Amino acid sequence: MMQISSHSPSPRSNQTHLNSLVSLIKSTTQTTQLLQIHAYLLRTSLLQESTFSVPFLQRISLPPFQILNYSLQIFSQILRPNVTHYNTMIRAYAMSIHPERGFYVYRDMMRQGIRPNPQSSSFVTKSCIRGSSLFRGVQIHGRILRDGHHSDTLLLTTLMDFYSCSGKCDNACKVFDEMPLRDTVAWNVLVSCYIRNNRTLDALAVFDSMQSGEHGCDPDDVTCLLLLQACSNLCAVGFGERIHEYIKDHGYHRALNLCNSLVAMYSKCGQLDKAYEVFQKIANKDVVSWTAMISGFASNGRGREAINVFREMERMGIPPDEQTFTALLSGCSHSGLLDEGRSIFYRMQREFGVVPNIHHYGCVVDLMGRVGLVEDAYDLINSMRCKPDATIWRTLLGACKVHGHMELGERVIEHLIELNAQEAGDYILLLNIYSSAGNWEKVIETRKLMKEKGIQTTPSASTIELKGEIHEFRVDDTSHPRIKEVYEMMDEIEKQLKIGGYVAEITKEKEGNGLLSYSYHSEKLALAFGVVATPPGTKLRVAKDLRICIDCHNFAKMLSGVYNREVIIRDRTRFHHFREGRCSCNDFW
DNA sequence: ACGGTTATTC
Repeated sequence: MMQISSHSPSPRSNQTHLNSLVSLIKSTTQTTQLLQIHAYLLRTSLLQESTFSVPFLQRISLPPFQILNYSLQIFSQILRPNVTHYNTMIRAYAMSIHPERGFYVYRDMMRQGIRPNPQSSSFVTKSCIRGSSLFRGVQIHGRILRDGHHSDTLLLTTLMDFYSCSGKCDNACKVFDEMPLRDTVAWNVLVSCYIRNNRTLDALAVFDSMQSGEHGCDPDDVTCLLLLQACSNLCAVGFGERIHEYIKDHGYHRALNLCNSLVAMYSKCGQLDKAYEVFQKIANKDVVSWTAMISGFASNGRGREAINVFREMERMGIPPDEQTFTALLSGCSHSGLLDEGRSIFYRMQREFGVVPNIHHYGCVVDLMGRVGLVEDAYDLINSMRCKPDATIWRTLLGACKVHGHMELGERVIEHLIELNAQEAGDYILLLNIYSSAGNWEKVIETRKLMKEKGIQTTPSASTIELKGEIHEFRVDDTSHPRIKEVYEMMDEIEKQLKIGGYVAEITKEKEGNGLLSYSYHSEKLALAFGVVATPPGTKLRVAKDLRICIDCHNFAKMLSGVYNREVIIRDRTRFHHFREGRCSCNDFW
């Protein structure tokens, strides 16, 4: 180690000494050495010179040190902090658990008469993102324009991300449109913005538009990662395969994160064989790879195989993490593996020292509820260390509906009311519990309550991918260009299915508004469109954002037999593979 | 200096 306290005789060697001091600051990994350097800088007044104070402040504010209190102390010892000192502090706060303090430093900087540079604005914008302060972010946007920083690509990209994270997708797009120069990162932020704000179709469209002659920007590994997420959301395997090809063509296929994402994408599109193929080819599988594969089997209703993959993972000596157990437990719940689920829940805590979190409890509650142990599930929720969220109550409410536990259902909805999180779906579930118990008074009462609370239902959507193009349908939809054919085909299909013994159930839940009227659910429309638009025998793949109802489930089952079509419907959480009039799922219906 | 892998649910 260099002697920091030595005094050099000649100015020349003194200069050498100072240079090596700077490189020592930049390279040391020991906190004790930093403390020594600090003492030296103070003693020799070198701390007042930005040559030393800037790297020093940066070093302790950024990883691996990130000692925030210490940074603040150094910062206050600098008599005339310059813009870089301020930037370092803003950045440090932006990344800390007190992101809003970044804004205070920024404001203080301006009060001291120091003009922010694009980096200052970028860091403070980041602090607004982390602290989710919409108002301040908008203020900073105005400030950026006044400072004339409206053509800084980096800054504008951060600003886009701010609007994206604040749910202001249109504003983000506006910033993007007005950017004079767009690099790949800017395009990626646009994609991420579309995904974050549920404009998944637009996200996919970016892949082509960025590569077009007009823009000529090549997607990179991050673009692929984002687009694979979009494909998963839409169940768009065709598009996913395109991305897969692109990944191979550009030599990204050795990147672990991309491979993991591919496994997840194929799994979420119901293509388990493809997922497994990619998975097996991964040379150095990490926790994420294993978890993605387990989760793939789990969500496709193949709980036993999920457990087998976990056993293999154990043999390979890869330590599972909490997400691995979430995937495993959800596998058990989807496949109704009560004993296995309990045993994993126990081993997770005892053997792997994982403290159960809300996800784990959610799975176990779902598992117990599914097999009818609703009171046990209720007790489990009450015994939790963490605060029950609306989701977990909703899970139990769903189980109450299935098993017809009206009294417990009422207790559960009380908890939802307490959390102030009641949504349309919850009341519709409760309505169903009452109506199946024949308690019409309660039905009317609940309807009234919903009206008073102004609870609105949003129609759900189904998508189907044909030749790489995504078609979206909503309940009783009339917007699709070929909707007339679709409805004609619906009538035709229903006629055919009636011959096969299909009886339409009166629709009284989920989509629509809980009214006892018969309407075409979005998945039925998507299926009918699939039958219209593809040659006989083509596999139909539909993605739906809510859970499929029993009627549509029967419909798909019959359709797969009568029309001899393989049908895959992915609902909110899982897959239903229909073939020859049967479904692979062993759920309630 | 800006973007990013795996998880419970209606």
